[in-house]
Amino acid sequence: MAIAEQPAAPSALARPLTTRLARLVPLSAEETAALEAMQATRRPVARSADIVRAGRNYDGVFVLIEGAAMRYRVLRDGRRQVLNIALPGDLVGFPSCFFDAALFSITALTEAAVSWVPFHHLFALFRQHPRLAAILFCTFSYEAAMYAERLIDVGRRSARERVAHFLLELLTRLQAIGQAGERSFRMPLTQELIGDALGLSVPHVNRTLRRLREEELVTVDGQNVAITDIDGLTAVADFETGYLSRFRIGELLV
Amino acid sequence: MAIAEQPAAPSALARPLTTRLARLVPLSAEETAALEAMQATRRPVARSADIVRAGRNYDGVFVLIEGAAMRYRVLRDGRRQVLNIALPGDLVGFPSCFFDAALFSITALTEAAVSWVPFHHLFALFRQHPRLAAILFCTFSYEAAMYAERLIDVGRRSARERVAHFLLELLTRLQAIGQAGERSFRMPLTQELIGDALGLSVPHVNRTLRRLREEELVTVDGQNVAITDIDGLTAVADFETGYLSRFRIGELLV
DNA sequence: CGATTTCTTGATAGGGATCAAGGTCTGTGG
DNA sequence: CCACAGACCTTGATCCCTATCAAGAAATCG
Repeated sequence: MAIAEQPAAPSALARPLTTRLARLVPLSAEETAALEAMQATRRPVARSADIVRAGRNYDGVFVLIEGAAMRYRVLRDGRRQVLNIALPGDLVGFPSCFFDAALFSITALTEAAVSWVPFHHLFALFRQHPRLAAILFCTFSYEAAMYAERLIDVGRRSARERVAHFLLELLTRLQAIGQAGERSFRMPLTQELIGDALGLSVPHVNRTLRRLREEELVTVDGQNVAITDIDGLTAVADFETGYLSRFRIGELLV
Repeated sequence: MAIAEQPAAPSALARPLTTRLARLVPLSAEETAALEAMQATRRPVARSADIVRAGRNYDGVFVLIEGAAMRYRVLRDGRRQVLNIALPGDLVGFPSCFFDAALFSITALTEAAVSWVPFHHLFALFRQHPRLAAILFCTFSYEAAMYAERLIDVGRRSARERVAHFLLELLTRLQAIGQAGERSFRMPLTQELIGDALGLSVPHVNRTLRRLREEELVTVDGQNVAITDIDGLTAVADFETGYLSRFRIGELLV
């Protein structure tokens, strides 16, 4: 497990957590510095390598710096549920790492890089920068809202609605970190994983995507996904436009 | 909306949040006092009255003091998904209240009482008691783990497994706050709501419960639920015994 | 004690799983 | 540069779990 860690290159892309939070609230120089410190180390992770392995014990969390990752659980008989997709700037290892034995595994979906943040460091940050603590706290609202939405997907929406919703959510999230165009993005998941995220079988994901394609709502070419008719797809998905952006942290923290 | 608020009676039951956190980590006198202050006001809520209404704007959250509540979303066509069940000591209004317009509604399932905690108060607490902030932070791990489990339920488990898992989770949570016996508890939900929580129809919840009864795994008498065969039901549910209790906060905060 | 709720059970239908098999793409080694 | 293996995608046929529709029983409540 001894893996080389090099100091990070001091570019904007190299500190996605800072970028993400700064977009929500103006940060002081000290706060920025504290966040940078959290992203100072860099550990490369190969595609489909585990970042966190269920059952192990961790003394900290990770910040995903680049690439994508998924948190999931495999049941005894092999069924798998993907719980969420982490993108650059996300804290991964939450909540897994807060338990004696990590509850879930986290695996890189692409070549990726993470920063290691030991708990004592995280909690020191809470002590020294309570405002950052509050911001991080609020950030979890955002994440919790996505879980809720996924739960609604899987519990009460049809396959068609689920897939539509999933595509729009990914588009929105990728746009927020500058990794998607106006209407298109690169899908980091295979159809198998989409199925495991949405509680569907592979053939059914495939058929559902085909149907959406035939209705000219989306275009799929390899990993490239383009939403041909955003309004149409939004209607199908019952997607709350921008539910992910209607945040009030700024107002709350003044 | 102007509702009388009286000072709380100074009993142990009256401050379930304090009790819950104190069980995780020893609290200092100041920390205890700060928590008490969060639970100082009391607002009664009638059964099936809304505590938070989707679409409105709130400047704080609530602590559920007594009773039970649910967070849910209703889709345009009437389908409903129950997102979680709040029990005494839980913060309700998270994440709903952090958005401009609350994302979800929260309704009392029983006669209930809540305390109002304005954001400025919550964030002042973060400033003055960073350790409490860290504890609350960790507490959300616990909640996040339950969401994940619910997602696995709905995405990848059969109706039988879902219901079994749900019963065991409720038992565990109610025991943790001293509101359940060794193997029995009072179910705060109707079968309709169980269905809406687990993504099942009412008739199917009913049939599934009947089957579990016939197999002598559970006993149901009105609202009283008893788990006749805990090991059996645990096997059916693939329930990680005590996944809700294997927490490490104590160790982390020293 | 009448009126809602809530629970229960049956009959039918459909959405999506499962099983199966072929096609395509990508990378790798000869 | 080609052949091959493995991963991934695609499509079809069949089946089953669970939804839906329907209607009556029980319980709860004003």
